[in-house]
Amino acid sequence: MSDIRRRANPLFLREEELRQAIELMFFAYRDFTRDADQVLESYNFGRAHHRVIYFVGREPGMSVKDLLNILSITKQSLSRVLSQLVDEDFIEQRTGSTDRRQRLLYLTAKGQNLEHELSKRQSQRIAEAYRLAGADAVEGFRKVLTGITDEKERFAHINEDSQE
Amino acid sequence: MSDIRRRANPLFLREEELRQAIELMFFAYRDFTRDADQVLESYNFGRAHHRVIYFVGREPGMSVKDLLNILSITKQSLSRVLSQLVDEDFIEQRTGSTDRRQRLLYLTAKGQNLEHELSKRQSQRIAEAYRLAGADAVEGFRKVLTGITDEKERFAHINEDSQE
DNA sequence: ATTTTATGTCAGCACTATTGACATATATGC
DNA sequence: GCATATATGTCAATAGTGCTGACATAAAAT
Repeated sequence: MSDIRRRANPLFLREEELRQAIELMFFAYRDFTRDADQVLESYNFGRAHHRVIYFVGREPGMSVKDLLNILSITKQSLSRVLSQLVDEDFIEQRTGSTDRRQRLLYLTAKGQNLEHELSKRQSQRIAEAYRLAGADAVEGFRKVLTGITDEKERFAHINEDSQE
Repeated sequence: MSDIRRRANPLFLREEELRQAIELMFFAYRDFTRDADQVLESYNFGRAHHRVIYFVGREPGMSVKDLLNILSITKQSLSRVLSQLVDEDFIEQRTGSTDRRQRLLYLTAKGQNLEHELSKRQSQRIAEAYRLAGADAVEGFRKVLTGITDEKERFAHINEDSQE
């Protein structure tokens, strides 16, 4: 029955298609984050901790300011999470050498272990999805997700390489 | 420099590729939900309200149980959100005819308006990303996101029809 | 010397989610 | 009909993440 409607009415198809995309985003993201959530639980951490661990791991020596920009949250929101991670020795802060106001962030060995543990499951999930979908699909996935992302954000995770 | 590493070391490519995917998921989802968040703010609602509005709109007459299953949250979590939506006349509850224990959920006219308002922006964002990426890319996007989603969930938004 | 920036901290509030406990109405199995 | 299971609701306590506002300090920049 929906097939008939679809053939007869391209607007219906379009609506269904977009609706499906919205749901895919919801379910995929939820399941994707669930992997890491389970690991985090055992450390009494949440997603915010994960994001800090992740981004500091990707770019060791980033300043608090950089981190706030990339996370799009306020310093007060970051404060608790970062303090916990520093107190519990997952992250180390070093005073900046050129600008001594800065606290540059680094993962400790403990922090790196956690980073790997968290990434492992998510990477496996993605790798499996990539493998099943094939190379062309992967390219499409990237194109569409990039298109969904605001332009400003698109730089955040591409820039560093291009400076080398 | 990273290009050389990539060519020389397939493992590096793979890691970078997966890392990029993880970040794409993070940024795309964040920007994607930001659209609706802005609308919700003016109603003093949060994302939980959005999800309820969305799923009830997709399947009018669903039971509270169905909704809990699809959202994967507890009834206590849903309680406040649903009560607010009912109190403020966005959602109507009707006693089930076959099972009078059930409270079947429907959007009121007001609820439908909000649903459209919320979906509009997200749909536009997706439609634009689809348009830019092209049909093949869209197919790849769907394949990969479906692969990322847990199998169980893949049924959740397909199943109900098959019971009728 | 003054202003701006990077960072931190305290306090209070909101939203979403959890678990546990208990209650009510209704359906179902025996 | 009675016992049990199910669908729903509610109260209470707790956790995680985010916000704004206010205030403070050190260091850089002008």
